Amino acid sequence: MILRMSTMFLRTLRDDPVDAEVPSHRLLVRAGYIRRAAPGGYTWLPLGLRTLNRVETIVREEMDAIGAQEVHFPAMLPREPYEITGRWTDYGPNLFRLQDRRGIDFLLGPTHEEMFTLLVKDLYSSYKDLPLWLYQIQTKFRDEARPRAGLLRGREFLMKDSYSFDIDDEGLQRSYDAHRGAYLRTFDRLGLPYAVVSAMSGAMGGSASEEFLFPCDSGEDTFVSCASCSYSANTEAVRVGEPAKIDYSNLEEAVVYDTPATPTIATLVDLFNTRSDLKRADRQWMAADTLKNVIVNLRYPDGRTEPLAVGVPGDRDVDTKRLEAQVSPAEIVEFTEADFAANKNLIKGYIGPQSLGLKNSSGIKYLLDRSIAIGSAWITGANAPGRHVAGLVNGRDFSCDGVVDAADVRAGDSCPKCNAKLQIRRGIEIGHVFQLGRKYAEALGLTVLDQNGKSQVVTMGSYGIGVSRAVAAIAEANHDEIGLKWPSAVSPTDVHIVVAGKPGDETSTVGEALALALHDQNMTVLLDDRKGVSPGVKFKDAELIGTPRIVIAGRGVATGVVEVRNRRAGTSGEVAIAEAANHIVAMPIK
RNA sequence: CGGGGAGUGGCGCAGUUGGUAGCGUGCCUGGUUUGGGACCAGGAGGCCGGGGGUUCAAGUCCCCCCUCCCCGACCA
Repeated sequence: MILRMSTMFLRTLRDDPVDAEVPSHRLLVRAGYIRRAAPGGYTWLPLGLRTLNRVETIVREEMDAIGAQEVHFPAMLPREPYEITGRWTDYGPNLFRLQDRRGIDFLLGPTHEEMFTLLVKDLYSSYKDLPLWLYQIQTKFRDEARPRAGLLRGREFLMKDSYSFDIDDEGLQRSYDAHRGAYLRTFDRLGLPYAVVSAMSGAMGGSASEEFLFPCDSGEDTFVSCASCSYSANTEAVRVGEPAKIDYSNLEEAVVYDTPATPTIATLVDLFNTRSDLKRADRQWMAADTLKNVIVNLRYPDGRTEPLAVGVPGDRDVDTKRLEAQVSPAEIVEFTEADFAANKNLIKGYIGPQSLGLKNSSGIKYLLDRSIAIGSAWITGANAPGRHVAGLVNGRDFSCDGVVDAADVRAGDSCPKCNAKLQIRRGIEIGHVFQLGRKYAEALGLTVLDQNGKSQVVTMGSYGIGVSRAVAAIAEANHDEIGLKWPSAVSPTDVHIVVAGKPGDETSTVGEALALALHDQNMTVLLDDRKGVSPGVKFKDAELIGTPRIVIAGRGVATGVVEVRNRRAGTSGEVAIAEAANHIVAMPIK
């Protein structure tokens, strides 16, 4: 295949598009790979589509290699199956809904668990047919609140989703492991660095779940990893151990103090460290000695809201995502001034646990962060303006309606596995594997007969790779200031030949001949045969487009050589024209 | 969902107290150039994001909406 720049549908941009911030977005637009067509939707131009197809092919090959079978569903789906599993409402505003001419509801598929489940139910009914692994590569639709960063978060995107069907938990584990292995191989071939982290299954339901994150500052997910053991997890999935109970039999009674003008933790700690009747003999008071009680609203998919109180150590904030993962499908929304005004029991800045809880005066459900030990003593609000209480003991003076992992996770926190210090990084989710279990099969009635002729609910796994997002992630991982530098496996073409001589001179002949020779050796060639375009422009474009091998037929032709560059390594050298094709084919490219 | 910024030829931008919509780049024609985004001359290309309003007159002033970018989503 020889692609000629003289006729190709391509226009590179000299300037950065102003609305593109992250490098992948900026460069993919500038180099002529994609164009924005709609909010959160992009058109793939010839160069971009070639890279997308190569990524897709690698994903497909690895899925086929483990024995998964490809199918293809419509993107426009009926309401009923999603109604049965509850996701018609659970997905909330993120779901694109539409109606046909008769007013019948449809949706644009955000993911296809229901449809795969029903398809298998339709055709299979025996344990002998399992395990079964099906997948598709398809456009997905999610009405994101805030599409951003080009391909990284769109409302329409290409995804590979696969589903496993097994008769028992051991089978599910095998299916899960097979997919996990395929994902490792896929991302290795794509040239994408990744971290595999424990994740929350969230709205999907189910148990074991891991995410493949591409570590990157512009990523939207935050994850921890342990320096000394293998533990790594999305921060929202970090589960700390239950702290040991503390013996409080020798502790003093709690005392209420007047603490005027201390509506924040900082002012409160300050006051306790300056007033002689409050000072500690052994050390300064710290924010971690206080218990801060945060009120949020839970909003359920049906629109109903209710307040929730969460107690966390005063030096920590409530991590909304982490909390949300545990109250799903409810969302966390702000508890506003108006809400405070409507709840006279809550004295903002001085809320204490004695009034919180379903059985107490506020009637608000009260959850304590898991780190707060039974028997630990706290400085906290006394439910009166300008008053706090000290020495208030969990389990003696107050109780809660349950524990939750709500406090933010920080670098330096202890690893739940080995107690070493945790590091924090950000990443882009490029893959996700889940053990769904029987939630969907049960809801939709997918059963098969076992060896004993008894009906068994099938257990499922679900596995996704963001194909279009992977293109952006690869661009994030492989670029410099002047352009892209694709790994060989996903570059739009294998080699880019620049004809850099005067029109009609020998450079053109040499470039053409070399293109043919490389084509004969099964390489795809991008040939810059544009007339009347100066060499400088062609060099800039070649570097921007970023194929790993760049060949220049220019002034060296007069002495029988071409210049061969390795865009990834940044190296270049001269090669005799006669040897050029073989040399280029044999070039080691990472 | 909240806050901030911004929408003017493909891309990047200017547009003063309201008075014929401009520059660079890209594109077309001709000529000169040809190893790091060349030069000269001549051209084409605009619902000034959309809709209302004020005015003799609106890119400019007022209101509503849409879109894009960034930040936030909690202070007890």
